[in-house]
Parts: sequence; structure tokens; C-alpha cells
Amino acid sequence: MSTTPKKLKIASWNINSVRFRLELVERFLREEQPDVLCLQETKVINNDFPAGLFRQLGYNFHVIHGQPMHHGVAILSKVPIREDHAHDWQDNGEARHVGALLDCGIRIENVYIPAGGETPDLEANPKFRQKLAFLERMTRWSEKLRQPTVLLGDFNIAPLECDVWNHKALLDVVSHTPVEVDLLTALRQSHDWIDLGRQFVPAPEKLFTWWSYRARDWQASDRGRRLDHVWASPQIASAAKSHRVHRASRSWQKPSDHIPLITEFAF
Amino acid sequence: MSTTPKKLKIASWNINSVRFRLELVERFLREEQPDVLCLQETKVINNDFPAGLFRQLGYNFHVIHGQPMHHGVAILSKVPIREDHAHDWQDNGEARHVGALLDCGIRIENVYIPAGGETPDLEANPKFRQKLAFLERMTRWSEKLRQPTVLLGDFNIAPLECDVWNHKALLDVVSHTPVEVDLLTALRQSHDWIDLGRQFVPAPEKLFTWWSYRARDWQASDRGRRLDHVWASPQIASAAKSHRVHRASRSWQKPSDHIPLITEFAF
DNA sequence: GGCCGATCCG
DNA sequence: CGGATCGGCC
Repeated sequence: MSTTPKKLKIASWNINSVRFRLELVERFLREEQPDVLCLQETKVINNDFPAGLFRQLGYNFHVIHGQPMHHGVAILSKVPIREDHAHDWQDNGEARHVGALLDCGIRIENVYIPAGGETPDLEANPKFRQKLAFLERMTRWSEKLRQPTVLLGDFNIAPLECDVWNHKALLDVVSHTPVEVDLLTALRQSHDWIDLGRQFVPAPEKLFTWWSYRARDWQASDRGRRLDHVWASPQIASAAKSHRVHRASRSWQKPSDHIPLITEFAF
Repeated sequence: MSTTPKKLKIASWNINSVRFRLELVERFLREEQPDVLCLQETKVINNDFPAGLFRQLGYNFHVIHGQPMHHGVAILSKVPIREDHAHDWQDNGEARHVGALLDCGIRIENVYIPAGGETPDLEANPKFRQKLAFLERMTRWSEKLRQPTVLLGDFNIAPLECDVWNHKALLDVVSHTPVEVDLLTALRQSHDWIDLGRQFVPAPEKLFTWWSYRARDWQASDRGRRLDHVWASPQIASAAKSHRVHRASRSWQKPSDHIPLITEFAF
């Protein structure tokens, strides 16, 4: 006896202020209609989160986790959420990670890993130390995980050579240094996570999810990085039927510097 | 022998940041096509003044007088300007007054009189003292003026009862206090200036040029004040053929809290 | 209520 | 480059 497979379309997007980008996010949701949208860098306290827009668009289940000024993550879902939880890997109150258990049994973990500051110097740059510590604590959590989970978000690390526009030029640039890549690899191996980006767009093809605002013409120079990721537990990796990045949105009015990632599952 | 009268259409507008209101000012100029536009509160240093927009619209003669952050006045003209000059009535570097002598022989003096702070208290409020001193120094200048002149701008004083939405309620509010009104009257009498606003819209009809941003519905409550004025030297007052205030612009997108004044002369 | 500049951050 | 916040000003 077989049942119709349940489909689930999940999007992840570092939105760089959800209030400033209401029209952008509305256009994306109308065009792509994901079942679940995971946002990073919402930059808004919970009270000011524009929940109404998402309700209007059919996203009635919200997990909102913000703080004043910086960071902030949220999960907006058309499908019911059974439970949710926030993690604070640094015990410093920063709003960087929320999880939700969907009624269909799938767990989604939405994380915004610290950027890590200007220079990859453990002595001089406390933010870089903080980033590495964050990864290590996530790894301790990840290795104990048993449920089928999608771990996604802005990881602020581009692990592969083909995840950046110029590997050699970026070896000493925070987001692509060997120490960060090693810790991200350890995190991935701690649960045997499947990197769906690279499952669907295998190396050595270049794949980026972020382009700096500072470029005069982001498309012409194409100096991007793959900082955003969707990872799946081994038990559900084969349920992933497609994975795309939404480059077009980088050219919309008032864009985020990150683009959305869209993954479709059929369970 | 008679010659065709020369027509001159002059507009004055406190624009509250010319850069932030490029579309507003463009729409106004396309619709009204004044020969001369006098702006107050441009809030831009001369280097950053959007001169290109005005040139595109046919305003090729510019007198620009700005400072960082605050104040700033400018005259943009389709007709040639023979000479220009800035006044600093306070000797404090504030950009509040520029004049231009048009080729046709008419002098335009464009002034942004200080707002005067919160409370009309000479002891506690140095800005109120500064406003009164500014008026006195202008009066010393005005009484020596001999050329036919149009003196206009944001005077930040509503002199008549019918220049405010509620005379009694505003008697102790800066912009309508007796001491300010007396000094503005002295300034007017020092050159026998003709108040063209009240020549064309005589008291006791209400006439306003400013509505606070804070009103929920500026039109419904209509708590306005006539803070902006166009005055003419006695020799040329009869050349003024019409005078209007442009209320519609207060409802345009991203409006200034002031509206433009439009005066047509025929010499 | 809304603009400006300064400062912090990515 | 372009968000957010804050204090000054109107």
C-alpha cells in the first residue's frame, strides 16, 4: 500500500531587515509560494515584526525570534507547527537560531551564524573567536540530534573553492579561511549532514548566494560567495527533489545582499 | 508708446530637504513652470545640491547657499541672474538668506527666518532671542533698501489672527506670539512692504501655508499656520497679478510640511 | 512625524 | 553600500 507523497517547499533568505524589504519578500512569496519561509537578519523586535503581511499571504504559523537592532530569525509557515524552540549558543541573548517541528514530522533549524568581524585574527578579533565558538557549540548539539532535520540559514562560511569567486584571494578573508571551513566540515560530519546545494549543483560548478552591496555592478563582476546553505539529515536527503537559488531577486528594487534558497521535498 | 509687459512667475517653498524631495519638486515645476523657484531648508551642502535636476527642467541659473545638516536656501531661475549675494544676519555662518538681482531688474530676497525653539521665553530659550535679533537686523537692512524688491520665504511667523487655525490657542506658541508679530510688523513697515498673501486673500479669510506632520489627517483637522510669505516693495506691488498657495502638494507622496506660494507679476 | 548626520555593523 | 539607532531640530 502506498500513499501520495507529501510535498514540502522550503525557502531560506537572509533578508537584511524584514521591515525594509516588505515588498521584496511579498513579491518572492507570491511568485514562489513556498510552504515555509525561514528568514535571517530580520533586524526587528518581536513586537514590531510585520506578522500581518505574512498572514495575508497565507503564512499563519509564525516562529519569531528577534532582538533590538541586529540579527533576528523567523520561520513563517503555511503548514502547522507543532512546537518551536530558540537556541542561544553563546548565552549572550543574540537571536540567531530558532527551530520548528512541523506537524508533518519534519524539524527545521534556522540559523544565522555570526559573520566573524573584519580579520581572521584570533588574538585581535573577538568576533572571529565568537564565530568559531558558535560553530563548536552547534557541533556538540548536532552530534546528539536524532530526528530528521533540515538545518538551513546564513552560515556565513563558503566552504568550497567553487563557493567563492576567487579561492586564493579569499583564503585570508573571513568566511573562507581554512579554520572556518574545517569547523564547518566538522559540524557537517557530526550528523552526516547532506549539503543539498552541492548535491544539486556539484562542484566544481560555481554557486553563490551573496554579493556585496559595494560592487558597482554585482552581475558583471560576479564576486559572490555561497554563504547560505540547506543541509538535510541523511534519512531525508533523498526526499529532496530540487534545490535552487533565486538570483533574480538580487536585481529587484532595494534587494537584500543575499538571495533566497528554495528546496522542494517529497516525503 | 507701450511695450508688452514682462511676465514673471515666482514660487517660494520650504522644501524640507531638497534631496529627499526630488520627485516632489520635479512634479511641482512641471505642473506650475514658474520662472523662479526660491527654496528654503534645502538641508544640503553646495557640493551635493541636485543642480542637474533643475538644469534638466530648464532652470539654468542657480544661487545655492547651503551648510551641513540644517537650513540652506537656493534660487533656481529660468531667467538670467545678474548678481547674487548672501546675508548672514547673525554672523554665525547659518545659511538663511540669499538674494538675486534678475536681469529684468527685479531683486529677489529669499529668507529662512529662524524657527525660534520650543518656548517663547527670552531667558530660557536662546533660540527665541536669536529669532528676535534676526528680525531686528533684517529691519535695519530693510529700511535702507531702495530698489524694487520681492522679499519672500519661510518667515516662521503667522502675524494675523486668520493666519492660524486658533488665535487664542496659539498666542503663547512660538510663531504667533505678540512680540514676534510686533517685530514682523516693524520689518514690514520699515520698507512699507506689501503682504501679497493678504492683498489677494484679505483678512479675515483663513490662509495657511504649513501643516504639522504630526496631525493624523492634516486636511480634516486643518490646524495650519501661514508661516510663508511673499512681500513686494510698494513700487512693484501693483505689478503682482495673482498670488496662490499650492495646497494640493501637501497631499502628494512624501510631502514637505510647507506648501509652495506662487506669485505672478507683469511689469 | 520626519529629516540629517554620526556611529555601529555586515 | 546600506541597514539600525540616536540626538538635534523643526
